[in-house]
Amino acid sequence: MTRPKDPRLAATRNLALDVALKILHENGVLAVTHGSVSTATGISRSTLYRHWPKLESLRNDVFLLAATSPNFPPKTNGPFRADLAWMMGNLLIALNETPWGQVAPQVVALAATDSQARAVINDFMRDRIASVEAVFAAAGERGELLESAPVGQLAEMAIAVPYFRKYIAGLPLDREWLDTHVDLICRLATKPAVT
Amino acid sequence: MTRPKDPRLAATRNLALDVALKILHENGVLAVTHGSVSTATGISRSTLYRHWPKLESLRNDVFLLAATSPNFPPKTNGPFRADLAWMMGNLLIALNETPWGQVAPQVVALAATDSQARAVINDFMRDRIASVEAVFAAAGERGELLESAPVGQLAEMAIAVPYFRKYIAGLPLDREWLDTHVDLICRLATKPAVT
DNA sequence: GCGGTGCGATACAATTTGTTCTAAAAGTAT
DNA sequence: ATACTTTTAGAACAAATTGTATCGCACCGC
Repeated sequence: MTRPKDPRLAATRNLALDVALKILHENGVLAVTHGSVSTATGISRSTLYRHWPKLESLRNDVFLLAATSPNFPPKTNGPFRADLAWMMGNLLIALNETPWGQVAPQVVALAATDSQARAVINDFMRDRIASVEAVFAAAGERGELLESAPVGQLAEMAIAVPYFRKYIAGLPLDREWLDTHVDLICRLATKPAVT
Repeated sequence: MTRPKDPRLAATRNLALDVALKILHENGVLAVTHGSVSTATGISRSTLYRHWPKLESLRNDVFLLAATSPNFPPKTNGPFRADLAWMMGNLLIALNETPWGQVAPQVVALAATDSQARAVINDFMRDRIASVEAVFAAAGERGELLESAPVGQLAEMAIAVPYFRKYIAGLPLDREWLDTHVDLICRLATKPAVT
């Protein structure tokens, strides 16, 4: 019943993954190997092979670590524009400044051929979209949104465009652009002010 | 002065890249190696090393080949919804059925570290967005759109969401979904029908 | 202290990646 | 057709990567 829990296991595992994440960030997926992690950490290569018998499993765990970057909880106390701006601001930070932001293209590329990586990303993105949808839902219950607003599609759009701009189109992703983006989403979802 | 231009050079290069593209498509980036291309084409491994001394250069050329997929010209003769649906349908085909669609994540990942690849994608995407913007512009001149419609942002959205769904979120990208997507973009851009 | 377990080190095999050399084949120029 | 140049095929070889197996040692929980 009681787990023995040798602290060395967790220690080497955490150290290895930490350094592996740094390697991934600095030198790309291909640089993440038992050998490189061994020399960078001082952990013996054979020990690393014991923890991750296959290279794929090592990289997968590194991706998981990268993907578990700060997942900001939704802010839903209103008003809608403030909540949405807060969420999207956090997304911008996540893409521009966290390990996940740096590593996302590599993980996405891996997901094209690796079903495990694909599953990790799918879960991750589903959570992100759900967070934004929660913002819409809360605003809807407060009566701030148009009845007809397709909140599911709008939430997806809100997230899709930043990802697209940064990784695919290579367009800038700064505060200034974000403001206009949030404005547009707001205008599409909320009741126009009575004049 | 006159370039000798031995036809064998182009022949082996084209054959190798053609087959390499197929390998990339069927087995992923990692399967594209001098060895695999050699056995698949019958070209000697040493010859392939002569053309591409580094593995990276071989893969890069395959990516560039994949990126030069058919670029559909915009349809702008109206009505707006038909034009937009036609454009987006072509995008869906491009993503689901062409080499580019299969390989895009790999090229995007490469673009994170390779400035040449980055430039290729930037140009490619700029053209795509411009094509959709042309559809909006033509409809605008026919008076089909709202004056206030932010056509630049909407065109970007129209393209961003399919890319996001397919490559990042891992969501389906079928005709049924596309219809609702086109509907939404239309509703945001066009004058509501007078009731 | 004791048994069990993780760790480090080494040795080894198989595959991958890249280089080098030579002879043969194909192309170009005269 | 002949002479010259360039490309190709093939093999041998080196180096790095990937993975396995074994050993003694150090550490952990009890």
